[in-house]
Amino acid sequence: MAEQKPVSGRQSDSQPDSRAKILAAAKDEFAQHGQAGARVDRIARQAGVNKAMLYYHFQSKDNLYRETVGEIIAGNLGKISKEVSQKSDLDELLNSLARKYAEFLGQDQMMRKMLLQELANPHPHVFDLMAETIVKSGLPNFVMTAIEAEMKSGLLRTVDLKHAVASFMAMNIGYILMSPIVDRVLRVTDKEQFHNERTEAVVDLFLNGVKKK
Amino acid sequence: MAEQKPVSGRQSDSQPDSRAKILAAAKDEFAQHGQAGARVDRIARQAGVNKAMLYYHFQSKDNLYRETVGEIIAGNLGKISKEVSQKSDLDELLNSLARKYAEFLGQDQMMRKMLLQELANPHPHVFDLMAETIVKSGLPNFVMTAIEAEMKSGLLRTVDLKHAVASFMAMNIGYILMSPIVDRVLRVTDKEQFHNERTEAVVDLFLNGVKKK
Amino acid sequence: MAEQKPVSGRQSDSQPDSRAKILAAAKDEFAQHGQAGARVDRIARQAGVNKAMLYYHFQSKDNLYRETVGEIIAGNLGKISKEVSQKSDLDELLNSLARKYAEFLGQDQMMRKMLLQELANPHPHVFDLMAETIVKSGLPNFVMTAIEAEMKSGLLRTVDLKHAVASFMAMNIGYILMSPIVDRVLRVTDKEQFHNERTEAVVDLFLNGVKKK
Amino acid sequence: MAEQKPVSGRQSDSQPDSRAKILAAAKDEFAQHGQAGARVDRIARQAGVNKAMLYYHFQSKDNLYRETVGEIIAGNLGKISKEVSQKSDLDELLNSLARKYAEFLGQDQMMRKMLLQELANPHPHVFDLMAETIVKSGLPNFVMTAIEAEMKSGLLRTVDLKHAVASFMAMNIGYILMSPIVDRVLRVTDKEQFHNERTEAVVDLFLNGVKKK
DNA sequence: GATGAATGAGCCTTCATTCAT
DNA sequence: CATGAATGAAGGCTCATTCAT
Repeated sequence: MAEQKPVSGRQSDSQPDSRAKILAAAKDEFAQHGQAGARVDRIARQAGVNKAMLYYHFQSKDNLYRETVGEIIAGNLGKISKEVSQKSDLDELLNSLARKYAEFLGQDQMMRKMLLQELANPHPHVFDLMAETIVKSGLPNFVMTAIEAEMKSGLLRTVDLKHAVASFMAMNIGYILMSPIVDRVLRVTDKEQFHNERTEAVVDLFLNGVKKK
Repeated sequence: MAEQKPVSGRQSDSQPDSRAKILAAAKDEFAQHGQAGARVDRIARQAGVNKAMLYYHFQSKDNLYRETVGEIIAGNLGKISKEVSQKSDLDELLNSLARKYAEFLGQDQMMRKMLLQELANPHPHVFDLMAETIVKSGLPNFVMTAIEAEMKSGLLRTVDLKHAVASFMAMNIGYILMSPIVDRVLRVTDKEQFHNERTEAVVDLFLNGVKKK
Repeated sequence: MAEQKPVSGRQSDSQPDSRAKILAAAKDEFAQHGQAGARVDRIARQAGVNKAMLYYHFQSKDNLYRETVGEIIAGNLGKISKEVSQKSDLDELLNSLARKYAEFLGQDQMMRKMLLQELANPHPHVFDLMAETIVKSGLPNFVMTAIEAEMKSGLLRTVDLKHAVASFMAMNIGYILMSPIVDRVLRVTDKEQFHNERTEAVVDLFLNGVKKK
Repeated sequence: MAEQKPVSGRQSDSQPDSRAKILAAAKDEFAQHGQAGARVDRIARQAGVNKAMLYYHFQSKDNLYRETVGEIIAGNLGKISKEVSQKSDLDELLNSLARKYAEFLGQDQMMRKMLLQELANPHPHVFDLMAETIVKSGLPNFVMTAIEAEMKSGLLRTVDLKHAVASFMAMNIGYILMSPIVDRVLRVTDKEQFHNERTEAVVDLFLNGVKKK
């Protein structure tokens, strides 16, 4: 009992306060094991706090999950819209967007895993939050508007706007979600390179797909 | 892994169900709750058998999961390749393929959910099985070959074959996986109609994307 | 693992089956500690079964409590009515009844404690059961009828029947419930003797109290 | 027991409440849930103070319980004796006493519940306090003396004094403790009226029971 | 006096798994 | 093949209590 834990004995002020530490640990645990597979003990241990502390700050495992996902989504999704929304050229816009998607989902496996899990077993609350955040970011609308404009000015073929945007999202995000299996099936040897080329390939296919001949 | 199970080669004839009933129940349970969230009790109860029976046929929850996924994949994926592989025209081939994907993943939520779960938390064994099955089906290769042929004959632009196929899969499968959120973000009101139009829209975009002007 | 526990290794047939053993252990535990203070671990250990077994037979601590109380009440209360209901003489009836009450509550501290606890923190379900069982036993009515008869025949004063019966119950049962403190306050030195005299003293006071002068 | 608590002799004046508020909250909580079922958090919250404050004033849950019970008993029991001890007539004395009992236990469910709980699971310390307080109040002795006097003067039959007093207490206090179930079994419809009549009915039965014919 | 944050121990409950029959 | 009963090992959550400020 009372084995000296190396670091802090009731930390004075340094650490980013235990609430944040729990959240960080929860992010890892939930991403790795899913909501059902996650273990409260592991989260607490990895956060370096007592298990009861976790229930002091969050009230249940379920609530911790929701707060964790909320944090992740709000944190990451916000970044995209800002940087993208100032492009005027469609080509540039799509490129910028595709790169952001890759960055957003590729850099941090957590985000990708949580997205997959929510798609598999949606939590209404979490789902609402995700959808709302994306819509608020203005991105889908922004892209649709840009395409529509060029369509009206006669540069593009007449295509269904929603299907077009859905396809663009799927080629980017959908691919990333599926990449482990797609890459394998297609015998992609140098994954890194393939992922780097991807942005360009997608935008190229898409633009040619919608442009007039 | 893959230890030779001594006994039954899918037992002879007496109680033809039991094993099958368990598998069916397991399919539902795993799809709804994921591997970690699934409960052996529920599977047994829903299958109408004793829990011990389940352990008699399958040896552990983990093994039951693997067999369940295997069954699903083998069962569903096999169907696609047969019907598709006899198309000669690229247009026809892609249409046929797109329709199969939709059918394959859309009709039965189970398949979609299991795929998402495996993508989120891959089991090497399951993953191997899926990839192997897809490759064996010959489909990706078949498509790549068909595109390559038309590319050589000068009908299509020069594009990276793997990226093209990846995009096609993503527009179809990736979209389906993400559809709950994509549909919502794009304010798709009549989902059924949208999904029905999808095949055509995808093939249209893709073909225009690769064709020469 | 698998430390040899002295007694039975999955008992064959002897013990009165674990359900009954749990119930017996629960009776002791709940009586000694109350519902809140009772510990499931202790009950299981004292019953010589695994904790999970307890949840297999009963579904929760709360339910175990209810079943335990039900068992006790049904078991004990039933005995009284049978033996009492055949007395014709009022004197004899009251004596017989008083003796049964003492026996019922005195012999088994469990019953007394559970009654006190239910009086302090009633569970609707348990309360219903107790009341119903008592009423069904026919005793209160039986006594009231007997008193009423003698009242009409002019042997007794005119008194309120319900108050009379309430007083009789209180002098018997109420005293037993309160005895630890009453005995102490009254400086009763030989408790056993006092309790033995009690029946007679109560019937004497009661009969004189209702008789005509 | 009764370790000298170093600090406050019921602190001077500054925050006169805090301690009192905790005691009030504790009274409710303990009465409603019993000692084991009571929750320190709830007491603190309902008292509007921090949990640590509670430990500052009282040193443990157990001690808080003891102080709470002590407070209640001392507070309530004291009142009875004063007002009763000046009656000279036995009839008047018993009536006055019966009314006090009803008031003492009936008005405030807390007292009734705590008494029941202590009877079910006695705490030596609390029990001592209760008994001592009652004895000190002089009441039992007072009643015994009054009865004895009338007995000697030939007005009453010769009965055992202790049994007589025990019966009187039981008819009053014992009835109140058991009233929820007694009333129900006897099909008492207007409880309030019944309780109001009770005093008279009890004294009447008792006096007739002890008087000479 | 007063507080928010922290903790160890324990509590009720559940789960995958096994055994005797 | 089939079952009811049994179990060890957690798993999530709570509780009385304490510490730094």
